[in-house]
Amino acid sequence: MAYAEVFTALADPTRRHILEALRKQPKTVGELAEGQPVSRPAVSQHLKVLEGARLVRVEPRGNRRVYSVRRDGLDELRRYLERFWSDVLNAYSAEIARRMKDEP
Amino acid sequence: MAYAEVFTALADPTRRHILEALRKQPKTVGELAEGQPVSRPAVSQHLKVLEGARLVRVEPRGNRRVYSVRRDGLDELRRYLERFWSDVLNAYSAEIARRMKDEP
DNA sequence: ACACACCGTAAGTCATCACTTACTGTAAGT
DNA sequence: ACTTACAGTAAGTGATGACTTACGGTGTGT
Repeated sequence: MAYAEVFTALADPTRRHILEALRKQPKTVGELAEGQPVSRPAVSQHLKVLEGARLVRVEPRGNRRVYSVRRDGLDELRRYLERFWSDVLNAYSAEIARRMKDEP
Repeated sequence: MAYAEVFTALADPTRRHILEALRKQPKTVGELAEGQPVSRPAVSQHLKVLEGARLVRVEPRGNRRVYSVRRDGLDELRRYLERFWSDVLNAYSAEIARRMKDEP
């Protein structure tokens, strides 16, 4: 159930903003905090959640810590959505078939 | 920014369970509440959120209210994910191209 | 060695939210 | 008409979570 953490992570607007800031290129915590209306520690805490959801990865580079987007979390989420949606469609077509059988 | 409400809606486990219960076929509020570990009013409140996120629709059928899955919310979310992901890929390939130019 | 910069963690606060019980409204059955 | 069933709303409560300031720890440069 890894998708649960992904949903939780992406439910917060600030975390989405941080993730969107990483879309273009990797950034340090300081750089990320600069673009956000919250304090640097807050950004650190959000990054921890995003990392737990496998949406970002860290690479210590000397003094700094460089964060970048990671694919795994989004893939997890996409798989969940596709599974869910195919279930919906299957149930739908099964319902249609049942009705056509009842009223030909 | 309709996807924001979708993320918020799907962040809660109980709401996901309710939505998954609707996957197979439409159900009334009472039927939904029976399958959940929370009270019926709680389910009603969750359904309100899901409806606001365009993930479910209601159809009053006499005394009952029949809820069913609606496509719009999930589509919104999928569009957001694809847009985000294509941005990531574009940035990535641009980075590759830049490096190949610097070090042929 | 010392000062400074970067960043994670601790502790506390305030708002939000998921849940409960109680109540109200409306349709169905007798 | 009266009762019963279904479901949304109100109000209150407890927990979670997003934020702040303060602090500590590690690496850089002089």
